[in-house]
Amino acid sequence: MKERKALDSEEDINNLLALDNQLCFALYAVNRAITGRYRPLLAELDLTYPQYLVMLVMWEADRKGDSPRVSSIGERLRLDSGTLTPLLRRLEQRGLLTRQRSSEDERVVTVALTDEGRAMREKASDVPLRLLCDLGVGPEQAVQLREDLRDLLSRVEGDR
Amino acid sequence: MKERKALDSEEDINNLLALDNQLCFALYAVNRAITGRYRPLLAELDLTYPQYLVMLVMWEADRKGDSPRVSSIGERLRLDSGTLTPLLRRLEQRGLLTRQRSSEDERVVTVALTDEGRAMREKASDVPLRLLCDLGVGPEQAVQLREDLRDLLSRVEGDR
DNA sequence: GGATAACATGTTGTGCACAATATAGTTGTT
DNA sequence: AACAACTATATTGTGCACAACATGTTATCC
Repeated sequence: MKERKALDSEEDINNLLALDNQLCFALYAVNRAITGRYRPLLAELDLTYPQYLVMLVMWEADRKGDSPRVSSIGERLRLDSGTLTPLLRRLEQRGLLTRQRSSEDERVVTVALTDEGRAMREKASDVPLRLLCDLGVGPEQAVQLREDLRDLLSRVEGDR
Repeated sequence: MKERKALDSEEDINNLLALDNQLCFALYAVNRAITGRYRPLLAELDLTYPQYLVMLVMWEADRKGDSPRVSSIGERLRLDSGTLTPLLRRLEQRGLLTRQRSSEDERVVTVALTDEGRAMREKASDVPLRLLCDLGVGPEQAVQLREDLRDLLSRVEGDR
């Protein structure tokens, strides 16, 4: 038999590494699994999940008559220009939106939907329901989890 | 005033798109926020988060005297060879582990820790606690959320 | 009004994530 | 033995994600 004390602290480390694995890894794995579930639905629109998120922001802004700047989109989605610039460029090349540098402030690039981008909104409107059905998660459970995640997000982002 | 009916269905679509945004987007955003929290801690070990996950699996296997094959690691982390092969190659180049093709079955590549890789475990042992403190999440809350996420994961992965 | 700081976006480089395909080895059937 | 089916890993290509740096712009302080 081994010593009791040394074994315990070893076990503690094992448990911590395992717990940690399961807490943050669960998040990591679920996130990839869910974007995997989106993939076939979004493939019908020829969009990736991050592209879909950008389109959601754009549809929302467009309804208010806004043409958001790149930084606004980044703020909303917590993505930086290194991610957004090439992503927006691809959507622009496909004719879903336009990017235009402001004449007032040359640093600013405003993004606007084209008619084609606006039209895609209808084709995308059934994605959320189809996904929720696909997941087999009840609405109240979904809301609860979303609240927990939002709470966690504010904690994680809170004190920098 | 606009028609009641048309406005309602428009609002429904808006709500769905917004709810969807918030549920799955919350997961997406929290995941990135948390790996961002890991980043400075893991930078001390010169590891990325996926590399850290692989090392966790390796430390766990090593304790049992195992030298897992690439596919076992991938199964555990839900990652495929396109992700793991270059990642493992980088860890091998740094001398943390070895990759060896099995002589019994030449298709199989087994991965084993080096002494250096084994030694890193101690330096990494305080990462989980430091992260939990950093997040400001209580243990019982963490356990609850982990359970919810594991439940969700089994749902999402369940029926393919 | 000229240095300087703060700002908005873009560029470059590294490292995942994953689909599609390739390669090579193994097993089973005839 | 020959061949097909299957398996394990590697390779290639596209698209994020983010850090570090570059470029040009505006504002501010003196």
